[in-house]
Amino acid sequence: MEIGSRYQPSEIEDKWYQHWKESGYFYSKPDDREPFSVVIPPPNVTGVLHMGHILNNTIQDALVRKARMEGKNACWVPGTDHASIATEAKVVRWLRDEKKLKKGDLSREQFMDYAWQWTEKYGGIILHQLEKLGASCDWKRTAFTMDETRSDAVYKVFVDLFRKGKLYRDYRMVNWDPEAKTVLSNEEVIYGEEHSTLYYVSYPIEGRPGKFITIATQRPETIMGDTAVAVNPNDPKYLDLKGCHAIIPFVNRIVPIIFDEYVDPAFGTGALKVTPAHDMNDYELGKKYKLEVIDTLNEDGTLSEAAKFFVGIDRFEARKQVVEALKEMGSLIKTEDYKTNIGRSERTQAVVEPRLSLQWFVDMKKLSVPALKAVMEDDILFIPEKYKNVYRHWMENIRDWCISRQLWWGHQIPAWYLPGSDTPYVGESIEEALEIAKKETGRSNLEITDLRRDEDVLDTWFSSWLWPISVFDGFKSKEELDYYYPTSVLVTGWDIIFLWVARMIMSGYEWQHQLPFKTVYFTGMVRDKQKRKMSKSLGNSPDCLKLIEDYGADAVRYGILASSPAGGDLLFDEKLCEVGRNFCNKIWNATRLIKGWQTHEEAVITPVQTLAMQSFQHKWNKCKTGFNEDITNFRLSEALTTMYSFVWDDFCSWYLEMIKPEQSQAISPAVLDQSISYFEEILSSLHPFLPFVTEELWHQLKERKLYDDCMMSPYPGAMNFDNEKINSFIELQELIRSIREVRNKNGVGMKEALELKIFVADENVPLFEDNYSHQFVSKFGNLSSIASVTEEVPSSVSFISGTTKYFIPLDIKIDKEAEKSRLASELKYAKGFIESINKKLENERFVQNAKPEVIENERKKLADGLERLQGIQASLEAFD
RNA sequence: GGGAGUUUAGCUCAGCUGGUUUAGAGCAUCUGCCUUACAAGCAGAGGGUCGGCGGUUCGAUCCCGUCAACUCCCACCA
Repeated sequence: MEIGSRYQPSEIEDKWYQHWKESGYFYSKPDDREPFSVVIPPPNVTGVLHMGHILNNTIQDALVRKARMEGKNACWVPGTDHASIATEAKVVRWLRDEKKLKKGDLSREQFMDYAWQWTEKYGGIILHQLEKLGASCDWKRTAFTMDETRSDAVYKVFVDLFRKGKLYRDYRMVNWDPEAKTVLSNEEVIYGEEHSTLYYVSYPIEGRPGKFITIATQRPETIMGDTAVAVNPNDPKYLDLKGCHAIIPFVNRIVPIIFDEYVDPAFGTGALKVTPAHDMNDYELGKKYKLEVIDTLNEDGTLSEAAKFFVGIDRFEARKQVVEALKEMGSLIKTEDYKTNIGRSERTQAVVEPRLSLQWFVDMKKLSVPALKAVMEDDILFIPEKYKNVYRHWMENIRDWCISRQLWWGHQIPAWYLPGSDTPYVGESIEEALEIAKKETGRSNLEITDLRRDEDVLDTWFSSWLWPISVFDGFKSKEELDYYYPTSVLVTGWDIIFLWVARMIMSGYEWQHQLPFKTVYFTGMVRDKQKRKMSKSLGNSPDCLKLIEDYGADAVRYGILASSPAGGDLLFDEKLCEVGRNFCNKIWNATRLIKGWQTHEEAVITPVQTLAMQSFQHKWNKCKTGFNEDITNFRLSEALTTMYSFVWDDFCSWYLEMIKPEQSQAISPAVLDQSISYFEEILSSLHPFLPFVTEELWHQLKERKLYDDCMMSPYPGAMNFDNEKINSFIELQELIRSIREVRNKNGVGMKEALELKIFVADENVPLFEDNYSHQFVSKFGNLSSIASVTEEVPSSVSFISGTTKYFIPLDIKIDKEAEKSRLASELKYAKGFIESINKKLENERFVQNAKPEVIENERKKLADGLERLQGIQASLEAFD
């Protein structure tokens, strides 16, 4: 088949993906091979592919493909996450816009029907997008956190925790999202510095007309909920107020002035209003002094009846109005600009309210013990290691996990109550709960209809934390779990280390008594060139599908892999996709070159071809050894870069150029076969990174039987090599480079086909070792003769390569001054070099303490340096 | 307030736990080439006191201390 000079990814990608799928390569079931299992970090069912997904799925795919090629039983389980808050919000919007329905007008069952409809219609798009990227997932295993198997696991685990006493329901100060109207866990609140105003408000003192105490607050709209004013007992300003009461504006509530060390006398006025219902710290103070808790906010963030004033007005509007009113009353003393950290909901961006409410919590203390140990003792390897610290800090200060959410989309909590009671009866089914209720209450006549189910659903992460177990149906059957669990490696962003990673480790030990994965590879966050996090709102996230369309999936994979090692943030630049595309094109054209060669049995093997094959073997073995080690150590960008330069420079620029037959000449079949088998190995080694182009070229390169695919070819492993051979070849390359530089500098391009003579001041160089080297340098330097000399050659340009001096007589005027100053600077360098080594060698302590091979090497460096120095000096003298 | 990280060429980063010619790559720049695989290319070149200072060491980009700048995480003083 004729192929063009440009690689066209769009023409081949779908073809190969389909082929792989049909071949069944992606599918896995337990057998006697070594397993290599990974789970996908489940993207939101609402999600579309973004750069973060591309990053971590490319890494996973590369690891999985390599394992598969190494003969392991590779199993990559894909799936999606139901993402309760995000999805519910989308469904609500969809109902409003498309169906003209409000959530409030629907029953729970109706709403869930619609939500499933939505999920089936729009959900899981992201999984199809992953196919475009080439992800070799076992699609038959596709899981969803709300499918039957995963839901069963969730209920089982909830019941189990409850029975073990590790789950409880209680009133707590929680983070409330007034927009989603649900509680959030601490990890779902994102703090950021924001501008705010500090209002100074004076409260009258009861029974002492004209006497006031001024407090500072950011949140005047909560004044109606104040039940005390607090000052520091050591603050001289307020000593006279001991035993006094203050009067709260608007509501005229008379509240105590309490004296507590907690108050910082230096902040604001040193006096603090205490609102136990709307501030974590105030709540603690309230408990200590038995203050009344007056909740003045509704669940949607408007002021409640309890506030008595501004009822029904949104908290931020109420703030403005309260401030206006205070001003009119003359109670607003002053305002100050103020910077503070404000917590916002991760999903809705709404400012989070501290709120007292009845919720379900997991007692995390005990769960964290084995999970912390596993990571600190490297049973689970964190890459990069620095996240061990982050993890330890969180684990050691772990707080209970609030798992209930006031939403409908999710797993409804399997707890039931009797009328007028808050005592939960927990079971995997209502029947089970009923039996428990009967037993505990002693009321054997209870009916199912007496039970009322908990309205709330569970935090999405309560299903995600079971993922490595539940994707193998591990809570029901051990068959697959025993084989695939623990999984081999988890690749994910560090931003969900607490939300997901830590909790998976805890659940792994709780239910499997074992780690869920052996290694965690944390990727960085993908940022744009200006270091901004990529986000929809900034519009700085490239359209991933368009990127794949424009450059090809392999190029995008290359671009994202090449841009950063693990852990740190990576600045994504589309330019790197271009580099990747060019690389694909390079190997594409290398294939065209090889395919164009005609073989002939009689064709001679040239000395240069022999040298090429001999030296290449060692260089390739060294390269393989290097990148295999890199991949094993998760240095993927390093591995890819190593391969990139090897393929481009060593293979294309040197090897193929050396093998390439002269114009219209045939090539020996032995040479061609050898070259093709090198190329095949190169394609195999690149396959995990660039699956599509390698598969296509694998088939371009020669006729193949069905299922003889690059994807299933053995992965080239580490091999022995002879460094001496490699180095002597490099010396020849250096010499050629120097000759070309001379040509370039003196305007004697290669193009003129001008053959040059070269004289060598030393016969003991690789150049004279054998005919191969001689021919090689001749050909690549375009030389007519090579001869040795013992004296300076007049009218020539000289240079030193290695430690040997070379002369090239040139038929042009040589700029003597320029040449002299060039030599002078070389002289200076050589002298400095020698001096630095001399300093070491003259130092007795160095000679005594350094390793013998280090000293040996320094001696060689010195000898080489001196030889070069001599050459330079001779040239300089020749000028005089 | 507690903790972590970063600082190497114009840009983005390697340098894998101290010695491999007084530092490497890609991109960008410069020079010369449309040479029959590839201009998405070929052949070359220039460019760095390895953030500052001090210490350990025979020897420091690498280890320790300190200062500076930036980044992030945790906690949440109204």
